[in-house]
Amino acid sequence: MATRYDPSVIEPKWQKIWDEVHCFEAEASHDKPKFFPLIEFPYPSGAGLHVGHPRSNTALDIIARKRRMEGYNVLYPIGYDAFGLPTENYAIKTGMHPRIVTEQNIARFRAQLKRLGFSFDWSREINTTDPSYYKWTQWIFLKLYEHGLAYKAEIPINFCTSCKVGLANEEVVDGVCERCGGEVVQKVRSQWMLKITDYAQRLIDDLDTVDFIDRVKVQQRNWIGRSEGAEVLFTVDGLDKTIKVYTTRPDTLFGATYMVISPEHTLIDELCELGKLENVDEIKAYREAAARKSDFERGELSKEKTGVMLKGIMAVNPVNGTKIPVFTSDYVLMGYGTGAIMAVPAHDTRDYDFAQAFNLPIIEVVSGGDITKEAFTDCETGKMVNSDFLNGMEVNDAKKAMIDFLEEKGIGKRKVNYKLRDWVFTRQRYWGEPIPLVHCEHCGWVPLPYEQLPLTLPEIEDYAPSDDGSSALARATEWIKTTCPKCGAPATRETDTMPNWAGSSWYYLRYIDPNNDDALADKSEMEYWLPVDWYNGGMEHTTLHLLYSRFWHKFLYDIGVVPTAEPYQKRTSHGMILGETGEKMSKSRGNVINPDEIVDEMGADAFRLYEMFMGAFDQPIPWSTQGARGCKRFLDRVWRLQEMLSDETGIRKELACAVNGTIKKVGEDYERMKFNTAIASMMSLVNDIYAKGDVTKDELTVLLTLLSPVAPHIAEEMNEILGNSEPLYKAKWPQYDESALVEDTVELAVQINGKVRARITVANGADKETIEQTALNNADVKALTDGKTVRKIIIVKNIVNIVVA
RNA sequence: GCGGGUAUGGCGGAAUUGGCAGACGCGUUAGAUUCAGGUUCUAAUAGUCGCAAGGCUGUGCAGGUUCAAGUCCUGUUACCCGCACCA
Repeated sequence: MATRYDPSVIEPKWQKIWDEVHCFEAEASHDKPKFFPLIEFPYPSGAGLHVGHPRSNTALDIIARKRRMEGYNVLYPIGYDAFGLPTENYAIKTGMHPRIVTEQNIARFRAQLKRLGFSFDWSREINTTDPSYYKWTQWIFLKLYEHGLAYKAEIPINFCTSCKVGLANEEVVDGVCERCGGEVVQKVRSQWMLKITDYAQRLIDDLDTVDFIDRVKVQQRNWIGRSEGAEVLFTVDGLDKTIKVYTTRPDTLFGATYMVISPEHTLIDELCELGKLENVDEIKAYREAAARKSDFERGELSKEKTGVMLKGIMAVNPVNGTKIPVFTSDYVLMGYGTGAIMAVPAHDTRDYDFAQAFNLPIIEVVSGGDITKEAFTDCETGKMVNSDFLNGMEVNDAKKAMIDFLEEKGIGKRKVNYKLRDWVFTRQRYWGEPIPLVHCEHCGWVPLPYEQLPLTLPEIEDYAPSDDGSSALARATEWIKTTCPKCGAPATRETDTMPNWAGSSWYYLRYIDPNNDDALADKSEMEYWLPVDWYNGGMEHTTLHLLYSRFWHKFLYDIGVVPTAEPYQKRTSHGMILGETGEKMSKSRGNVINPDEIVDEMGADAFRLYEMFMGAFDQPIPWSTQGARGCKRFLDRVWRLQEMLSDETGIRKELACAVNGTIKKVGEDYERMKFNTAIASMMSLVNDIYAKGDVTKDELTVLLTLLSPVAPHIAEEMNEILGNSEPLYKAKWPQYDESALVEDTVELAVQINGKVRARITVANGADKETIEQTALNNADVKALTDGKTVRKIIIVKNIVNIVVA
């Protein structure tokens, strides 16, 4: 009677229906409770969708579909994060306009995503490269500029010699460019910077107000890298100069036996000018050598400490007046703290190594270790020694006492430091948002008036950056020439563009009101929809993207644009899908699975089902096409349930426990993202039905409803064939009957001294006495307890443990 | 080095507060159905001893707590991810 299960027919059929009836679009009305799930919008690369995208998308599609059935107004949006290097590089190679490349890639992604049947609200699709979108990216940048959070700085940047582009620290991996693997060198360039450091403390504190999985919070905190300590002023002996250091160990100040300043430290220049240095040539040579090294190389050489003494000067330890030498060494970084340290070799491993190499004194000020062997860095067990008024104190008390002392004397103060650095916000690239500022000889940097946004990219022929490292825009002479919005004099435009992180830092806001031309989103809409209720994405974006977008959101909150302090209420992460042999999927390994091929072979439903069934959602997991076929087989089994329809109706007693138990299990497991066990329980129910031999329409409808968030097409089709009046996209999520979960009788395992020896069946709710007697009268139990003393009988759950001796 | 994670059959993985280890699926084996099978159905499938009934051993490793430990405690090993001279 029933036709064969053919996903290639029913999947396009239902996708068309869903499109036509607009059933997955968010409702304009604010009457219902809202639910706003979010997945990281894809970068539309030329390679097309990979199997990682559907993992995240399906997971939240399941939640979104379930929420709709539970009566929520759901906004599950999709868009494309389309500015950036891969597209531009492809455009340079082929001569195609990056816009065309982007359009083609988006068309491919859209088609692939639609084939998988996600319940996105396609009416709100966004694209970061659309001028009507980046108008608001530029608007936010101007607001940041207006509030002093965007500034230009001459700073050494990481420069990829291959991409010819400045990279943020986070884009340099293992000393090479994250994208192309090219060599990265230091280059000084004038860059736009965003003062994310102003928000460091709030970015830490507000993690307490959101529901992010722990490891994400930990990573955010580590990245921000807060430390508490003190700033201490050392003087240069005989000169009116000071060296400010930052230390987390002010307690060890009496143990400082030398100082080290970074090779880039300005004190070197000042001392040169004063003619105080006896070995200027040596120092300058060292400085130049350090400049040639990248941060990575400086880190690589961590074993061997190098440096040069600043001959001719001595520093003075402010707490005891001791004169100590000053060195410059590249193990002290200009970018952290003050670029200068007091060295306490007895209690810092790096200082210890350096002191050993340069034969410098090592003075113990915290007892408890053996400083002839290694630095003693433990703060918990040691006691202060050789430290005047600190002697005998615990380390942590000594820290406080020393800071109080420094503040009292005016030679230092309490200080909190962060590893987080300001965000390098410019790229010397064509395919990014133009920075809407002009440079005027008279007025300096002047922002474009808001009404002139968007500042669109000019049409040019060649998108490659120039060899000097400036963007292709630097050659768009007509576009560059403009007039100063302030004084009307001739002025030039900024030719750098924004980094890829810009558009993705606020995209969730645009989904709320994607076509608004007067604001990035309407206020009352934001009040209804914000914050994002559930954000899922990869672990690779849990530091940078998440931090950047939280920063922007907080800024927008501060200036009254958004109504919440945090953008995302809940953040989860899916594990990466690895190749069949457990290695990372990559083009070079040739182990990439193309979703299209899987859908061609077994359909979108089986593909979705497998991606959710393959293993724990948050763990990395190898792909198995064979495993996917198993999921297709399960759907075949579900399809054939149509041939087993019974004339009876309702949920029959024999299946009541299984059916209601599955409703409970599936509902709970979806919420906890335990998709694998939810699906396992549905498989079990199907096995139960097969064992029974028939199924009622009502029983099958429950199963289809539970299955529909994962495998929506087959569920809808079978629901229709069953003759149910409403399609599943209008259905209610089933409720379970608690009383049906209780069986009449229960089987108990009887243990003797903790080992299972027998099984007994008793009436559900039987009293202790009855259970004990039943157990003791069991033949197997009797045989084993005969002649022994029963010490104790413990009855817990489904276990009876008889302790005998 | 620091931070985080993981360890269970041939494989992916299950296992509320400690309570029957191996659910569910893959693979494999046997049988049935089929002209055929990359179909379907039935059965078996941790190891080991045994003809069998049944016994013993088993959750990286070594101890411990408990009537009872994959789960808790102490120590230890391996692998994965992130950060890395952050003073």
